[in-house]
Amino acid sequence: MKPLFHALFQRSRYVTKCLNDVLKQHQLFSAQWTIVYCLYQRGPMTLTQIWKYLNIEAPSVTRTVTRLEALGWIERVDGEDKREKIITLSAYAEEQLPAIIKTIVAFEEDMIGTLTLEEQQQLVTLLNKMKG
Amino acid sequence: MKPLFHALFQRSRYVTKCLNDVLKQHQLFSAQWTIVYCLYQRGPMTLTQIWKYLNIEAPSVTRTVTRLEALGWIERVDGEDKREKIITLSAYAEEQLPAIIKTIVAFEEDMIGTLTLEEQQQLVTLLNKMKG
DNA sequence: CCTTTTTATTTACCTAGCTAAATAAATACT
DNA sequence: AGTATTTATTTAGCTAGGTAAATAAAAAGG
Repeated sequence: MKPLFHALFQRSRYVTKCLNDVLKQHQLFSAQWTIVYCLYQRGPMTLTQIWKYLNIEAPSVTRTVTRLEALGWIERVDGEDKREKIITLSAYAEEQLPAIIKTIVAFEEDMIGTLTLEEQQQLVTLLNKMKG
Repeated sequence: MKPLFHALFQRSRYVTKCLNDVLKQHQLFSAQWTIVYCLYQRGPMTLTQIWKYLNIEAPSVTRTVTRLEALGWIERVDGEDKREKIITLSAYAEEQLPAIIKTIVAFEEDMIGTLTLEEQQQLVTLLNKMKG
């Protein structure tokens, strides 16, 4: 196993671990936050739009959305096409969001470590240069 | 959420997905392979040595090792210190390994895409420059 | 020597990916 | 119009990461 893959997996695990840690104060888990933020940025979306955008399989999104609904962060509304459900942020979510974003910004600052802006861009470029 | 983190998570998910796909022909999952390869490179190890080396929490390793044992890839032996269990590859594993390594080498070649050797090293360097 | 503390492993339970298959509504075909 | 196919979502069940707490053996301290 090349060091590259080891480093990639390890880094990803470590970052989600830390992310979960800071999100604890807002009673959120990383995957839940990803969806909440997605809805915040792009407005109401169907489940399919979410999983295609986030590049996660549909059943994973269904489960997390179900939890977010139970916790009062989002609402499911039937679409005009009655197959699809439109998912929207709740008033509660909108209210909490500024504080959470503040937490996330600080977290990212911290996590980026000593990487310069240029290096960050380079890292993204290199990651995207892999196959897929 | 900065693009960097999005790219990191997505890439990590994608690579494990593909890895699981190619490992299917050897009846292995990615996490199982990680442990088998670790034992192949470093010889028999205790559970603690494994999780400290791989930077994964002990219970995760315990579970995967239990599965590997059930599937006949490894064996658990009591250590001199009777708290610790020493984990060794089975004859079956040793026999299968060359073919699997061949698969993995091809997989990595493919996955690296158009990254030059220098870029690969740079990628590792940048990943390790993040906090932690 | 006996009690306390540390250390190695495991158990129980949570979130979070995945695939395969079920369901239900919309669309296409004849 | 009636059947077949596609599409959106969900359900069931797998691997795999995590934490918190239980267990059992070893080491340390009085």
